[in-house]
Amino acid sequence: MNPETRPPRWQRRAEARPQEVLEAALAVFVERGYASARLDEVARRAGVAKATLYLYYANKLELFKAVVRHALVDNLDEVARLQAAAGARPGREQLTFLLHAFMRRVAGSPLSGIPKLVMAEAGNFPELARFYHDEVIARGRAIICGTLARGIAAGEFRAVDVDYAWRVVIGPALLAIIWKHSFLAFEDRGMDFERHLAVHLDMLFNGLAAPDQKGTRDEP
Amino acid sequence: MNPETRPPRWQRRAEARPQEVLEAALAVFVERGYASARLDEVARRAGVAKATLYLYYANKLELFKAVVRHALVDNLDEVARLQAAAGARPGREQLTFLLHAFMRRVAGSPLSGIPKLVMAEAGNFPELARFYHDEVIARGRAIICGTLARGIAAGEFRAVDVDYAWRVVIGPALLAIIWKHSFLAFEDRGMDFERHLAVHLDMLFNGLAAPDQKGTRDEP
Amino acid sequence: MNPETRPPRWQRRAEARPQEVLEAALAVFVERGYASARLDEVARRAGVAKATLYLYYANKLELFKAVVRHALVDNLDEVARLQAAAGARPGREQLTFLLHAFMRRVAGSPLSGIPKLVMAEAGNFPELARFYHDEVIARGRAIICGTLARGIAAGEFRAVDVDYAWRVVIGPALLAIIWKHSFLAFEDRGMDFERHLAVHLDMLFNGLAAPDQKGTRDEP
Amino acid sequence: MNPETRPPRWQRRAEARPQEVLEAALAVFVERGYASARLDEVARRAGVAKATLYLYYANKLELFKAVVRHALVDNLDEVARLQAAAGARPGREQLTFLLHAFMRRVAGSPLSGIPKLVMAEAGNFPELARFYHDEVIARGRAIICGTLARGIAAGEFRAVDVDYAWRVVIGPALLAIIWKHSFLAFEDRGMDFERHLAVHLDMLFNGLAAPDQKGTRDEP
DNA sequence: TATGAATGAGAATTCATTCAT
DNA sequence: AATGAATGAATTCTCATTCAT
Repeated sequence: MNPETRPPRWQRRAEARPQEVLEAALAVFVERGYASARLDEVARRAGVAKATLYLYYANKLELFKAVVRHALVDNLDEVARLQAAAGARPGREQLTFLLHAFMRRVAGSPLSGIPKLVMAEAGNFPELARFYHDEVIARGRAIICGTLARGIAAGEFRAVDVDYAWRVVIGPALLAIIWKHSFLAFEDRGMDFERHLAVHLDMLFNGLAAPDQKGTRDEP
Repeated sequence: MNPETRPPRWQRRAEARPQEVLEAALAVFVERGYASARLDEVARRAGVAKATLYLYYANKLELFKAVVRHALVDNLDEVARLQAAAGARPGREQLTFLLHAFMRRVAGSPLSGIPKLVMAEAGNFPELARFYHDEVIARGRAIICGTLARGIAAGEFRAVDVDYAWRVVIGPALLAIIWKHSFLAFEDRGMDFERHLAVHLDMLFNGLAAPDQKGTRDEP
Repeated sequence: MNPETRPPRWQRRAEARPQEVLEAALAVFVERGYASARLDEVARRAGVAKATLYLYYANKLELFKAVVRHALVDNLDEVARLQAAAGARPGREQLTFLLHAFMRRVAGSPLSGIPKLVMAEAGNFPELARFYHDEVIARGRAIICGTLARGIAAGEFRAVDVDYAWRVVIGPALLAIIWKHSFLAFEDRGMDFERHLAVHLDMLFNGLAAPDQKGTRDEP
Repeated sequence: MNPETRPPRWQRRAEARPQEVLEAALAVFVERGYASARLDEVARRAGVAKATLYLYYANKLELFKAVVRHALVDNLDEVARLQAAAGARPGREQLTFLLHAFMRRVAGSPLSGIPKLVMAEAGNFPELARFYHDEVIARGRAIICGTLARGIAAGEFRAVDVDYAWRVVIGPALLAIIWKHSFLAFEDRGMDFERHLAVHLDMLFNGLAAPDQKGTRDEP
């Protein structure tokens, strides 16, 4: 009866809403995949009614695109930051720095949802995949390849085939992202990102072979 | 009128059916993703009625499990058996054998869709993810870890932390699968799986660091 | 900053608003029908916010009623004008005049929307239909019947059954209204209202039968 | 518990179903209008589940088209066939036959709801209106125009402008349909379709003008 | 008075699953 | 064993209506 006791049914939050919706949607899309993501749940997590989503995004696909676009910006920013930071260091130190940064700022943050999402949905959304490939992957690749090339030039690294080596370098780090979003919950012992990175770096630089085994090449 | 002259509308092929269904289902699941895969289409491709699927598999999830089991578990077991039978020397030879087998039998075949698929749908179907984790990942992990452990015991490999090293070993190979299904179409120069594996193995065993740089650890 | 220099975002036009809303609503109801008419569109065409409609009309149904009531007045006025003008003329000239006036002032004007709307929605709104029947149709019918009766009395018209003939007289003219609002857009050659009326009048007075065929009655 | 006491959840009625659905749908569409018609109710009246409708018709619009096609196109074809088979003399006899058939088979049957319905929804569903125009109106028009043309050629009819005369011919018959669905309930004396048709035919052939008035043309 | 923002109550449509044959 | 037919339980999207400003 007393209107004071009844909380308002909703608040006007026109500026904040779209942002909140995007964040909720990112989480749901990452967890569920595009097809299985329920707009009901997006709305619930964003704290709005389902119909409210349609005030800002025309339909599920548009919402999805907006999520990716928005999150891509963050990924791009991160890449740019890595690029700048990578600048002037020599090969090994620089590569260590890059992988550290990637693990901490991408794999270990909500940003990791985007690579996972794009990888998962690339087959269904080629346009999205192309954009991600051209804008994010190409830049990341350039950074890694540049670092490798400089390291080789400086005599720090062996003369590997850079065009393929870059995927070997980033592979275990991307696997960490996939693990985080897919299977971590089922691991008995969890997974320590720091430890994973340490082992990765050690093996990356020093190889698996015992010292006296080095030099036995696998290629003719 | 005469039932003898009229060919039967369907053949009894109880033995062949499940196999055909599994193949159709694999294709559809890989193309569409689990959630978007239509049993209608699986049935159509298998050349049976939708209801017939239920004679062999209790529901969609069970069908998916059967697909995975058929496609990967059997393969993994086979790989383990082959590896044992090959009489390869522990360590480098075994690991090379293993990764070759993986790249040829999984990454380079239609089966490669399965890991990508599971990764994409894991958040949505924990039961599915758990099944995959327990049945496929656990076995693959056991095989790799065993190989690593034997290599270390034999003095061929350095004493890395096997519990983490196994992901570093398989990471680049899994990345090849992801690339194949997500971004390969957008690469200018394509991607040669053989070359990828060669570089991977070289780096895996010998490390990136130039020989005179070895021993410089990244961790204190 | 100075509120004086900033023009108000909206004008207070309390008197004009309802009128504008009614006109917009009429157009939308005629185009879409009651059920499919969107209040969003009514508001847009009226240049107000959707919520503003509720300041004047309690809900969609009340708005609809108001539209019809308001537009009926114009229809009634028109009928009254026809009635007065029809006054003293003999049958044929008078009927020609009436149909001319109807085609020009109703069929050929926005007023035509109301008959179309009422015909379309009569089944769903019996109250509306009754009102229209009693107030508009009954008067129009009286005018036509009176004209026919006078024409017969004057020996200009044959002694047709006036109670049925009036619908035959007005039928083609109403069909023109229906055509205008329903199918005209799909006619290759369009439809010339003047020509339609001319043919109508010719056939109405002179009949279709060739002169030497006249007298062959269709009724025993 | 006793399976005998539990009635089967449904029957297989593959041949009868579509027909039953069409009849239920016709009734609902006519009563409610296209937009307000609920597929729920169509299903309920047809005695099937809502999803069953989609076994036979892809969506609401297709169901509606099927209703119209079934209800009218078949009838028109029948009319045309009857007309041809009747071996009536060109001109008056044929046209009389035609209008009789229309009044009996369309205006006097549940089919009469369709023209009224299409007219009401034409603005909202241009595709629907175009379909109706092309499939129904065009055929009806062709039949009438052909009959008129043959009558003129045979010297039974005056040389009217057939492109406009056809609407004058059918106008009063269509008005009967509209009356039936809109205002008949409010007429004191009801409306006798037979009488309406008789007066219509009489006026159509012989005109309203008294015999000695004939020849006074309304057009220069 | 006017409105942008928000929502609840549906509606059409889809699809894994089940039934009767 | 096999299937065509049927359905119930979602899920996306719409829109008249209401609220807070």
